Amino acid sequence: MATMMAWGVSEQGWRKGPWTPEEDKLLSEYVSLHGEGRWSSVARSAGLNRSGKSCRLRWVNYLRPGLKRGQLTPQEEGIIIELHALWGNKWSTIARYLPGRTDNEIKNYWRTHFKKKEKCSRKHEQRKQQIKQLEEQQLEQQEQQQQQPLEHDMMIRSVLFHAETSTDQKKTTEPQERQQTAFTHTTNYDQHQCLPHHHVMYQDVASWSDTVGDDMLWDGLWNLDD
DNA sequence: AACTCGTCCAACCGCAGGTTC
DNA sequence: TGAACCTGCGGTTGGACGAGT
Repeated sequence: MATMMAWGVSEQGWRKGPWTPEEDKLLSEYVSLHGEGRWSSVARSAGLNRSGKSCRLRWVNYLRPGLKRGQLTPQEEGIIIELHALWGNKWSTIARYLPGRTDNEIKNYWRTHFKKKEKCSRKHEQRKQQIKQLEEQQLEQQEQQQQQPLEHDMMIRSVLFHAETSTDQKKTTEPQERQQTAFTHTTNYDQHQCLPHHHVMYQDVASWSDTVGDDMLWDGLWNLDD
């Protein structure tokens, strides 16, 4: 991949660009012997002509034992969506709740899907325009809608309610407890009958998205971010 | 077959906060 | 106490690759 990239040498003389298998081997051996940390000395002591930062990044994102490779599962996607709604771009924090996944991986995943948001937002704007144009014609209908809120609004409110409650839990619980509640409190929502689909979010986000539509899923979350 | 587009992934950079001396 | 260094985080970049046209 990066073979075509114009990688070279930094001002400090460190090698840059893709890691070779030999470098990986050197780094892995050194860390397994001496442990993580002191990355600057790792770079020197392991015989790697790499910056400490580069060594750390390579270890954390690629060489560290227990890393999962491959696509994120729907469950993991659900957790990411949920935690991002709570904490925003705190990738490292989110990554702690996904064993074997790195912040970089999660960040990359979100970024890929962020583009989806932009598209959805544009669609949403178009919809708003259309709604504006039809506003006068729909006055009577709007009165009806006020009595029976749109499913979309219900969705957003439910997610907001969910986030608020989760945030409260976050304030009062330890990380491990939080992790547990993150998986269990959906049941509470079923009890509240706030969001009939909600448990699906954890089981199969993709299918949920299919059910409610991308716009609905993403628009709701983005509003939450705002 | 060639091109475009979207996604995935690895790696770099700058910054902020922590630690050491 | 403050400067220098280290570490970790979030943002960004850009090549590879597959799917669609």
